[in-house]
Amino acid sequence: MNEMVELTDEEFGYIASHFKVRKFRKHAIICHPGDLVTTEYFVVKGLLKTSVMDDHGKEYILQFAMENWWVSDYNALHSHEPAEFSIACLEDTVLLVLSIADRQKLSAELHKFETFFSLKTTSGFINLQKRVMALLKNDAHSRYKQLFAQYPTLFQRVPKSLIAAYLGVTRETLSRLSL
Amino acid sequence: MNEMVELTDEEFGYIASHFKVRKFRKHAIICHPGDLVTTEYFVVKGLLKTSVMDDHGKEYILQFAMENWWVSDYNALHSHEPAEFSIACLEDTVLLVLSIADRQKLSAELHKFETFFSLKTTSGFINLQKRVMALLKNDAHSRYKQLFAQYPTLFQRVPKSLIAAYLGVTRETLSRLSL
DNA sequence: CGCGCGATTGAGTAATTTCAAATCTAGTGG
DNA sequence: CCACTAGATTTGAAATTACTCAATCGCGCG
Repeated sequence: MNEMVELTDEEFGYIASHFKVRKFRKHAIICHPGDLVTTEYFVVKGLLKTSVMDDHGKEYILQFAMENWWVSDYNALHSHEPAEFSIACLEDTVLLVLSIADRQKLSAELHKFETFFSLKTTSGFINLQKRVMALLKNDAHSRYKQLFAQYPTLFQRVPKSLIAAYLGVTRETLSRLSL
Repeated sequence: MNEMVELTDEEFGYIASHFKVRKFRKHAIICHPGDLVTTEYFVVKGLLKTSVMDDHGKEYILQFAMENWWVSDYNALHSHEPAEFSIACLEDTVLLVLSIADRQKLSAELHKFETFFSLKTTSGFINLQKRVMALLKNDAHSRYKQLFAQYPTLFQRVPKSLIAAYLGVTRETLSRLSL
């Protein structure tokens, strides 16, 4: 946060007091489809996936969340609809938990806090635009290369079948791409 | 804006004074790839597309912008990189123009203004998440039905070939879908 | 009347999926 | 340390889907 909005130690401490630390084991599921969602998470350590399964049990991954990323079912969080996504830990994970109520409280109290979240959402928005364009323009092969170029470490941490579920191809197709 | 953050007349007038009205004819292009982008636009009347062309002249549409929508090349606007997208008017169009400098000024001055933009970006973010999931999970046919259900009027205003460029299929394939 | 744009149709081709089987690998218990 | 197993990856072959390229159709407008 400090990189983006320059907080005093006091402000930082006050903000930090609204976060709770929670630890999860690999395979833990922190959000099930249908859940009421009231919090979002900052990833201190570990790796998560946000995904859904279709009727045939095929999985589609909306997002991986590595260290310093934020994760939640944002539609459920903001619209108060039940969660669509499942969020699962792919490794042992340490999260900071922020409730939507505290987020709104801090946004109202601290202008810089709201600015920070606004910047974070904007950058997420822009990244999703890029993902949409990649899905429209690029074939599986170049989407793979693009993802690898951007997050090389991801490929050492998750099975290829999950990469495929993120890129929108089957694991067999991914396996056949000449990398 | 009033629906989301409740402004006084005075606040509204002050905010409005930072917008300029501009009119464009059908086929006008308000942003070319490579342009420096310093403004975003609110659509009062008309319809625009945000798109790119690949090396073979095939077009891909990131976004349609109808009345009450906002449009810009947001990556270019926020990162100060040259524009990737072209933004063109599909009808005679009336826009309100807001510069990024004025947006930042108003955000700093008026908390409610920043909150409004934050909400707007969040809802754009969530809509893009839905679009990504639709591209991953659904075939062209159900993406078509979904788009039609959400924006039926769009189909009376733009040629089907542009709908195809938005959905990520060729116009021939779209034409063959049993609607 | 004919032009031009958009939409449709047809045929062949390329890419991806499905289903099945084989192979590889890491972690576990003996 | 080794054998075993479950999960992950690769490979094969057939079927499906969407694409490309080309031709045709339909219609509004000058």
